[in-house]
Amino acid sequence: MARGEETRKRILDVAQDAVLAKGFDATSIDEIVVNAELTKSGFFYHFRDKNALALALIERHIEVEDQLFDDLLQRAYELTEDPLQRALIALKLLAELIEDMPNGHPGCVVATAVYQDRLFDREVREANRRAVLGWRRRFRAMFDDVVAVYTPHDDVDLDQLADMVSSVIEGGIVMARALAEPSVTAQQIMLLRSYVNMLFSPRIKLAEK
Amino acid sequence: MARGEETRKRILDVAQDAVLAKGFDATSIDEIVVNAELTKSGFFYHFRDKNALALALIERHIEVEDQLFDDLLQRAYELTEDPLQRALIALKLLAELIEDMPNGHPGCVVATAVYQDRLFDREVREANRRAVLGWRRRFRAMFDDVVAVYTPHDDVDLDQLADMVSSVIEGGIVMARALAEPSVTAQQIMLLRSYVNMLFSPRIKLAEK
DNA sequence: CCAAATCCCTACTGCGAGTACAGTACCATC
DNA sequence: GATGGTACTGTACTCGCAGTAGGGATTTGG
Repeated sequence: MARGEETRKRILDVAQDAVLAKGFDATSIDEIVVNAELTKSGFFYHFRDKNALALALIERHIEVEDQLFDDLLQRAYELTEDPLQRALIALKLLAELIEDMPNGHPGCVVATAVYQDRLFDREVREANRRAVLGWRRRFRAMFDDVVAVYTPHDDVDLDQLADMVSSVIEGGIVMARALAEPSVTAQQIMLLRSYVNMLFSPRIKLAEK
Repeated sequence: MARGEETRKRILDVAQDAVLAKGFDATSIDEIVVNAELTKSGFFYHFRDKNALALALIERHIEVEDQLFDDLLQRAYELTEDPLQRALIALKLLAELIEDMPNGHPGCVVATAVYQDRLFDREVREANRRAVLGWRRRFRAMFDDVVAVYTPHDDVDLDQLADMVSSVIEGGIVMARALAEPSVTAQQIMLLRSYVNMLFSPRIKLAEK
């Protein structure tokens, strides 16, 4: 790794720790440069402004998260051949993953950006949008596989269902933080799993109302 | 209304408009006092600091939102006697309510506070927590009525299910903003409605897998 | 009429983002 | 071994915003 590349990474690492612990606003550049052991000028050499730092953090975070999702789906695929079971396993794994995070999920960066519109510019919002669309695509594919074999018992749009995974995660994070009960997020995911199960699991027929 | 009371309300009104439009951080006190037609000293006479303003805004917002939920549940109760139908109608009304909001839900204040921990102190977080617990209690009561008549087809915790309403709303708002697709929130609520329906609607029995 | 309550006015501190710009250390290339 | 690019350091600013300090004015209720 080139010298500059290394410093840039050091800045991002230091910044990420601080941001996850205290929020983006609360993290000052002065503080970052102290911990990253360089000067303010050095910081601005690498990042045009705080926006550029946010963008880099988000992009890096999205990459990591995408990899995480991929691994998770990959594992679910290895564990069974049944597409519904794969989906259910994936959701279970997801819940466990989030459950295991020490003080709850560190707070999805996407949501952080969403709720601080002023701070971030078009580029950041675009990166955000792409990330969410990526999740949609991923989970949509998972559900596509399911409907190829199982008939849903309700007329749901698969894109919307795929979005529900992200939606429940994001909402679960907000709830967990608001309630100061870290386990809430995983619980909510398990409820979504219950829905998916109920939606696709075969049964004889509905009773008349 | 006393004179001071009136000024205080004027400040809150002006601040609320600005905050919903641009976010809390982006709204400066200088700007508020100009639009509210008073001086900085006048502002600080009414609010100790910006935190106190946030607290007042949140408390007022929670009151309005609680009233909204009450009205909504009240209407659902008037429309039918069946507790499941009441729940389904309530969720449908909720989706419509959010759908009708011009540029999507103005962004739930609770979530805003959650994602800017630095800014807000213990009091604000406590108010937040109380609000969320209030929603839980409300929707929990709704589902309690349902299980008194209908047997759920999956072993779900009713508090968690009640939380799912809030969770899906909050997550839906995040998704709507991230995707710049305001309709997403209402769609997600309708998916939750589909789950509730599927969870409680009577049917003959599940087929064996 | 008097004393709170409700402001106004001016001036100031302190912090953080960002700018300007000159100078430096190191490394590769010709 | 001179040249030039990359990656910084150091100093010294500006500007916007939160919050403070303190005196003065006005309005209102008892």
